[in-house]
Amino acid sequence: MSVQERKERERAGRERLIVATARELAEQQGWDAVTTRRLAERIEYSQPVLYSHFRGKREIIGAVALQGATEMAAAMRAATSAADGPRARVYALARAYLDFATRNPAVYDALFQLDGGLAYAQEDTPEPLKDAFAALLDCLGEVAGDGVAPGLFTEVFWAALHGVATLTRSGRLPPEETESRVELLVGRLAVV
Amino acid sequence: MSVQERKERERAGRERLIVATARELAEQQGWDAVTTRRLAERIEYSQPVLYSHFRGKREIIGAVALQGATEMAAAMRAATSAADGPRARVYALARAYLDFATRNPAVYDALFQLDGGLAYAQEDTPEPLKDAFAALLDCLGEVAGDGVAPGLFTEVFWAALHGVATLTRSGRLPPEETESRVELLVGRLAVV
DNA sequence: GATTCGATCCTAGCAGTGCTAGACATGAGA
DNA sequence: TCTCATGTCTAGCACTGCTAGGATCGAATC
Repeated sequence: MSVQERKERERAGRERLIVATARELAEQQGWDAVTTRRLAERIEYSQPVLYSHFRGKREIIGAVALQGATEMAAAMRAATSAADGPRARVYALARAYLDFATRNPAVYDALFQLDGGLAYAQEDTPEPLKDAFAALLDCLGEVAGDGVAPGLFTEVFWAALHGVATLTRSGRLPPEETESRVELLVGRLAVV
Repeated sequence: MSVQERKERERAGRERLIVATARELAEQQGWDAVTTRRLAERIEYSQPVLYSHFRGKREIIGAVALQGATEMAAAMRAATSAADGPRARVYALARAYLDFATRNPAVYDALFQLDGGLAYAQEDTPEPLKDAFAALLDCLGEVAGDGVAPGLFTEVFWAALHGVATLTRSGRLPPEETESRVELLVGRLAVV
């Protein structure tokens, strides 16, 4: 059985290599540059090997998205746990969110702009995505205010952050005033 | 000179046809289906004709975006002018915005998601885009509150609407509660 | 140790994409 | 009527995601 186990290990390792390489290439040159040929060349295998791991390019994007969701959730939890009081936590959360989007634009795209074939906001939503939303919810639920469902409040706050992140990165909002926007957003939306 | 004038008229007409056809095709089957071949076939000309009007597909997307910006600005102005009081106007604006995004998803994408080669938030920003932002500003400037720059407030409110619009349409937010989200957004952000 | 045979991988190719060079026709002005 | 510029099309380039089918390699059997 050890032969088969070794093969499975190698296979799993190659799959990680594919995801890591796709992510790296996407961060370096954008998702448009992530073609199956270039990706295959970088991992030093032929194109069809990719298809023995993933159904297609979409699933590769999805795999990067799941990896990113886990990291993003961790980043947000780390940021909020280091802050004192609900308001400070919300600030830390918002900054961590936008910071992650700025530092990992390709991963952010895989998560929230591209089609990675993942289910969102449903029962069969993958655990990493649920956990990332939970990280938002844990912090934002504190400041939803009376009579407002924490889930709904989280969705709205998240949507606002997402809007700021995407419009800024696509050059539709000048990046200089991001800090002021966050202050306005937190100041008005959060109830302390 | 009348011959030349006639030719220019015909040329302008054909350009309108290209833009209208691209928009129609995009609304029917999505922007991925708008290929230069299909577009050329629909307007009953060969592909290179497209390139005598536009530098490439990107510019065609940009042309659709400009057309859409004009319509969107008009829709928002019509909605706000029919409402009484600042708060009612903001509600009407938000609903008109999301309504436009829902009814014209391809145009909305051309405006705010795809790259149409247009300059945003700059001096050389095309007039229709400036006007659409002005339509937002005219309404939202009323409820920015003391000490908050109307421009900044408008950007933040716009970003929130954009987030709700895009996350909902890509299936990342359940569409049922859009109305509650708008109420929360207006209730907390607008100062009356 | 030789031989089968299945898993694994690669070469080559399909139908499609955006875009363009160069041949061709058409019609306005001399 | 002839010339020639303008406008249009055919054909092709280099690329895309994806796949069929042949070659190869190594594990298990005799």
